[in-house]
Amino acid sequence: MSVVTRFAPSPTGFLHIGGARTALFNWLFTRHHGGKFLLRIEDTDRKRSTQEAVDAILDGLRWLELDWDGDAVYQFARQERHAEVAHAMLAAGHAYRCYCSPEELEQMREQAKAEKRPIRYDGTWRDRDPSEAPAGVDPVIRLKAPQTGETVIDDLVQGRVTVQNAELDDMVLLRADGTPTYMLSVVVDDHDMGCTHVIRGDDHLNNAFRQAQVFKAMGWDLPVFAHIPLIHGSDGAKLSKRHGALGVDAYRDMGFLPAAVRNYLLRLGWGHGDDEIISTAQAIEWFDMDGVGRSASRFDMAKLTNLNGHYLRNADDRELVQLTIARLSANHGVNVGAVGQARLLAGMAGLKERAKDLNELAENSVFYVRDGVQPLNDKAAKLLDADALATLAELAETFATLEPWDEEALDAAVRAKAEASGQKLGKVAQPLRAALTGSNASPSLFEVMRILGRDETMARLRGQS
RNA sequence: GGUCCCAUCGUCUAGUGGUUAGGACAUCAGCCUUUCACGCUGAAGACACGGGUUCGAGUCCCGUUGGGAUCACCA
Repeated sequence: MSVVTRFAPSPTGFLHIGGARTALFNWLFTRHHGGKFLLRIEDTDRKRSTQEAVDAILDGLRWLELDWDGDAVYQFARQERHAEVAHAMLAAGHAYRCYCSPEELEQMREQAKAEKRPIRYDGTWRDRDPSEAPAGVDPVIRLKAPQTGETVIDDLVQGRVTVQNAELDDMVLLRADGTPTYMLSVVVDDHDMGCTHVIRGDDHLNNAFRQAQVFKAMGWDLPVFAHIPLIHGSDGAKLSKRHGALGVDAYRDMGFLPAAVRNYLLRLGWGHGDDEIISTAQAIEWFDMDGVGRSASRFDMAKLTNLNGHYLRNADDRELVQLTIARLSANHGVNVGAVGQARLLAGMAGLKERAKDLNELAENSVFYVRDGVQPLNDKAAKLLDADALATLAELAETFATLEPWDEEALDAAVRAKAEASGQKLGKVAQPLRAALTGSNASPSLFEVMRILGRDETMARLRGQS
């Protein structure tokens, strides 16, 4: 039997980091087993579902490079089929009509709470004769769930989990207005889509029991469940918008690389020995549910950042140049011409090992693409005192006729200058760096000068004095 | 509150009855160095607690504590 999985987000907001990990695990599991990874948009809540959210989720998945098979299924479009199943269950005696009003239900819950009894539907209409139905009330259709015995889920992550059927009440399958509830829709869709494995967040574990009852009532095969632990914020509380749950687009904006995010999310709750840096190809080969832990984990921005630095340093220079150009334009309003692009490519090796994310990379790259005298940051301005300026003027003299214009010669010239004036190399090099880059920190000075070229170097030096 | 789940360094984890309890991030110290990074070396740092079972328990069982999830005509 070939594996079929699905990722089923509800489009009520962005694709958050927990959802992204669920998608990743589904995708990895499926690619590992050579199956199909389907996407289903659970948009049955018409009030909260938005097209923007659908777009955000799709964009997020694409950015993470998690491709799904076939077209996305929109759950709302399938409500007639869902209703059809509810009626089939009604006809088969696995469901019944309930005429309780929302007020009655509310009262029932209040009372249960007051008496400290479990809060659940009491089955008022379960065996009541339909002729007793109050006039003018649209009934809901409830599942006629077994009241004795137990329901067992053999979960790939959680193990064998058992719940007494007496703990479960008769949930609503079809609302009074004839629309299906989530519990019904999920089961029908998972069945119709042929899902063999349902991999989703831990928060659905309790739902699995009731869903299993619907599968059973319909005589359908139960998919294999795998409920993965949730991701918590750094404070241990559930990741919510207040606790820094961000959409994947936020991570993109912060300058993270999708490969780094994938690697981070993979290691959050899944392990393969001591391996930390795991390529996607390697992950597909290794990934399976038995490596998934059972406890919730905390989101750690520092580790993501470290991983991102690693992927940045190992990324292709040409790709980074393109990404940097985009950020330079977006963040700094700088348009990069042919000369700037050539300098970025030449300097990328030195640039990328000094950045943790793409925003930092762009910021550290500005001096390569902005011609002429560079604006100075505070520390750079301090470096350029009168003495330093005098030294720089002398250095400019030397540079004017230096041959060849390469790192070795540049290095020798600057060292000679420092030695001649009895100064430490840093005393000469730092002002030089400040004048050329506008900053007190940059890639290797000689590399910078080589890439900038003699004319630009001279222009920047002379512009300071 | 009922039900279900979880529990190894600050964080992510390795560990499947016998280990000096390993790695990674973060932290600290040092080396490298023209700066900043990278890199390298080293340090500190954990089996929540209490009972069992066993020759022997981080590993198995029970309890306690702590954390989490869920209890809708939301998904």
